[in-house]
Parts: sequence; structure tokens; C-alpha cells
Amino acid sequence: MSQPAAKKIQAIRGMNDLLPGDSPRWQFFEGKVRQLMARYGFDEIRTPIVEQTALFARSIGEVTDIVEKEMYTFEDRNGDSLTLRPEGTASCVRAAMEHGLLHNQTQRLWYQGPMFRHERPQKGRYRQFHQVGVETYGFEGPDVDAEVILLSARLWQELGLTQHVTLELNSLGSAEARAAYRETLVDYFEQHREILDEDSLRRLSSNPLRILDSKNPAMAEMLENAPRLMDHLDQESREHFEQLKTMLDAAGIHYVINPRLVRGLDYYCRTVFEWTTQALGSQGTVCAGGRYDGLVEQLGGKPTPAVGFAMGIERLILLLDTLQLVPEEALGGCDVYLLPMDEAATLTALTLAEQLRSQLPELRLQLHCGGGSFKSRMKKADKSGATIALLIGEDERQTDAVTLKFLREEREQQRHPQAALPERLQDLIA
RNA sequence: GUGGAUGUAGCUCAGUGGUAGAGCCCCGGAUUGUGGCUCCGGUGGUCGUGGGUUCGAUCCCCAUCAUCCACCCCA
Repeated sequence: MSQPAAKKIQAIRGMNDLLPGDSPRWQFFEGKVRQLMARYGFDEIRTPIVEQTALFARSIGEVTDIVEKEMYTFEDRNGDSLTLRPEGTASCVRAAMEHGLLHNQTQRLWYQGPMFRHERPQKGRYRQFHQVGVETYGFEGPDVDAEVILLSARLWQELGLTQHVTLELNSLGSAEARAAYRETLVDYFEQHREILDEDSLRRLSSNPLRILDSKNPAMAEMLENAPRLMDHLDQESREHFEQLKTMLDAAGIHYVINPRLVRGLDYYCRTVFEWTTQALGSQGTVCAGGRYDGLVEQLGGKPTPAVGFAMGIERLILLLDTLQLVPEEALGGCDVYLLPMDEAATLTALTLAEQLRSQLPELRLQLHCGGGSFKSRMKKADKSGATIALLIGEDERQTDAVTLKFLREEREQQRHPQAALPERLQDLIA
């Protein structure tokens, strides 16, 4: 029985397939990250992508856009409210607390994986996107702030991005100072309510600090006279910030102080920073983080200082791509394409391929499969990206030999006894 | 969530109110055992989807889905 044409099923909006052509870039980037984390003494942590909804509501802030309208929240079969994680910090804190990692000890952790936010997709902004994040717990001083910033700076160095990113820096003060300033600011804005535009009125309850960033000329004068965050920093935060700047100066890291830099998530305090680029249009923030000393306590743990950041992998890959910074050799492919020239040579080729793979574990060898004319076999050898083709036909089979042909250079082809191949290939590939 | 642009072959794109084309890719041949260059031939399309107007719609209208850009927000 013929069925009516099934409705075409496609990927969920804003959720992308990573195709074979893309994955080498990701592996290149992920490899750099993995190496770097080890060099800085950070350990990887992996947590589930689903958590109880309350975890995010409590940590990110009830009135943030993320919690109010961007979370993938659904009911489990038993009625619990679950949420696909919109960011990594909350899960990290939860896991660390749950397993006693914060009990009288410090931690330097990193994670990597998919996050989910129901936003309108755009270039560099997707509903399922991927972050690499760093979390430190138990370090109070500005040295660890500097450490995580230096780590990120070194990653740009490794990737060749240093010239294309800018570090913006600010301090929000202690949680108390920030909260107090926020109140002062809201009071001030309330007094000038008639000047506020629609956007700002909305931000008044969600993110009043953002109002300072408004470009509306009608509000410029009023904003000019608004109370300043820097004047409301507590003494300790002020010193913390100064010390951090001294450390970054000493390490030769350039930064721009941006007093309007405000992280959207409620849990941030004191140091906040952002790495931005001009090369990606309006989605220019490539890495952002800061200090969240109050978060562990807020989630029911003991007061624990914490610093971290998250970076958007899609945005970084996009950046690497537009700047053509992924090296050719990172783009995959294989070294050798082994092809039987006719059907009769299939078995010989297959067993030889397996032998070579046993003898040369580093060798990337693709065996021709699928038959076809000799011409098409050669075409596939070319397409495979291999530098060397190994051919086995009637002549070779009768003498236990193999023809070795160079695909990427003008060089006479050779014929070798099969037994001599491992040594020969070893030389050529190395 | 708001505003705008765009959906035609696997990819990049032309095109017309009378049921479609190029380049690349793929396959075959010129070249019985030598890919990349050249030449010749071939496969491949419910013109995003669903309605409407019309004798007739890929084209006009409406809706819907998706992508892109900006806003918002964020990594």
C-alpha cells in the first residue's frame, strides 16, 4: 500500500547539523582548548544537559530574559518541571556542591557542551549552541581573575585571534554594593520616568544597569547625570579591581575599561569582562565572564568565591572561518588511498589494508570500496585528499607488489614488494 | 518577541502568467592499467509547504515554515 507523502521532517529551528565538512574545524578548536586547560591545571566536568527548572530560576535570576522567555522547559512524566540548560555555571555549581567538591577545597574546572535558549536565530546565535566554560571555586583574590583572563588570552594567541579581539573590563562591586547601586539607580530613573523610552521602562525592572547603555539622544543628558557605578563600589571591590588591573598590566594584556559593561545574569559581582570582535556583526561577544561570589550560597551551599567565563564555540568557529585561521593540515583527510584496480584484486587489497593498519597505527589509510571503473577509482583517490595512492592490479598481484603513486607532486611512481611497504610509507608520511 | 530581505537541481544562482535553465558536483566516454587540465554525452527538480485568484501559477495574493540582516537579549 502506498502511503500519502509524509510531511518532510527537518531539524528544529535554530538547531544545526554539524556536517562532515565542518567537524574538522570543531575538532581543531576543541583540541586547542583541551590542551590549554591541561596546561593551566583545569579539570573537565560533565553534567547532564537537563536539570530541575528551579536551578536556573534561582541562579540566573527570575526576571532575566533567559528565565522569563528563553528556556526550554517541559514536564517530566512524573510532573517535575525540567529545563534544558541555558548555560553551564548553574549545573556546575550544583554538581560541585552535590559531590562535595567545594568542601574545604578549591576547584578549577572546565566544561564544554550544548546549551539551549529559545531566541530568534541569527548568525552566531542559535537555539542549540555550544559553549566552553571555565569555573573556579574557593579563590578570593584577584589573582584567579587574572588567571582565567590570561587563559582566555592565551587561547586567542594559540588560535591567531589576538589581533581581532578586545578585552573589556568592569567591576560591579560586591553583591551588596551592586544591589544598593541598583536601587539608587532605579530611584533616579523613577524620578525621570517621563524621559525614559519604552525599552528603558521595560529594563527598569529587568536590567536597570543596561539603561545606562542606551543610545537614545533624548535620554543622553539624563543618563549623563545618573549615579555612577564606579562611585558606588565598596572599598574592597575597588582594591580588588585595582589589583587585577595591575596584574593584567604586568602580564602585558591590553584591556579597555567599559563602565557600561553589565552582565545580564544576576549572579555576577565584582569583576566582569567580555572579549569582543568587530568581525561578526551584531553578535560580537565571543567570550564573557566574571565573578559570582554569591552564587554557591544562593544555591544552598556555604559562601564560596567563584570566577569563570563562557565562550560561544559557534561564534569562535565563525570567526576562525572568516579570518581563515584553521590551518590546512587540521582539515582532515587521509594519507593513503589503497585501491584494487579490478574486482580480482579486492581481496588482496583488503587484507593488505588491514596489515598496514596493524603495522602503522598512525597511518590514515582509506581502502577503496564500491567498485567502479578504474578511472572512477582514481578520481576517488584524488577526492580523498590522500597524498599517496597504492594500486594493486593484475601485475602487482602476480609479484606480491604494489604500485605507489604520488598524487600531489610531480614524482615518478614506484613499485615496491608488499613486505617493504610499512617501512616505505613510514618514511613518506613522517 | 518586533521590523525587513530571501526560499528554483546535492551546491551557487539565472528565469518567465502557458507545467524550467546555467555553472559546479556526480556518472559514463574520448584514453584495455593511471586522478587533477580539456572536450563530448548523461542522471538529477512535487520551482519551501498549504490555500486562493485564473482557462492555466514557479511567477500574482494570503497564510505557514525555514534562512539571513537589524532590534531586543546574549556566548
